[in-house]
Amino acid sequence: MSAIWLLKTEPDTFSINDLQACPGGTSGWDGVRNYQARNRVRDEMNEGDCVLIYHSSCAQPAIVGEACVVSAPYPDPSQFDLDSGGFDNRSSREEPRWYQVDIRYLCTYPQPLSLKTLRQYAEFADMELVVRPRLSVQKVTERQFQRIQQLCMPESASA
DNA sequence: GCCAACGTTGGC
DNA sequence: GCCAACGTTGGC
Repeated sequence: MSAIWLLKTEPDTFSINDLQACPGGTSGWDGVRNYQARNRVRDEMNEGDCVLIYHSSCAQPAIVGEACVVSAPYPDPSQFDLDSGGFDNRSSREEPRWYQVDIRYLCTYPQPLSLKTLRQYAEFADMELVVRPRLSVQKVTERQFQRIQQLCMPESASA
């Protein structure tokens, strides 16, 4: 049973377009530096899981598209790299502190779902994005996922 | 750039 | 282990 995640990124730093432009549309999702988010990546993510990409800290905060997890969790290499900005001197190769997965671009939504619009739907009132907006690795329920797809890809919703 | 929410650090 | 101080996130 694959899970559904929402991953936040600042488009000025790494947008869904940047992900799409990566070789094979695939990139390591590095830079998670929060323990609760880390635990989800390290302990709960699996290859094959679905991913919603969310753009934060930008003009139009929104869910903008989909990706999928294409690796098992593994230590985030940037924690060992002094020049990466993600360096953490408390980490060691033997005891890595931060983990990542590789994700692969799937699609960009024809109609991104802005945070503003999402908040107008009562059915999203208990979504983590609304309740705990700062957590960078969020869980999405199957029901929420299907509704988001309906709203973001209206012409293909007639399944 | 402001500021509320909340995560982390570190002295005790 | 408490909690004050401080740092970060992210919408607005």
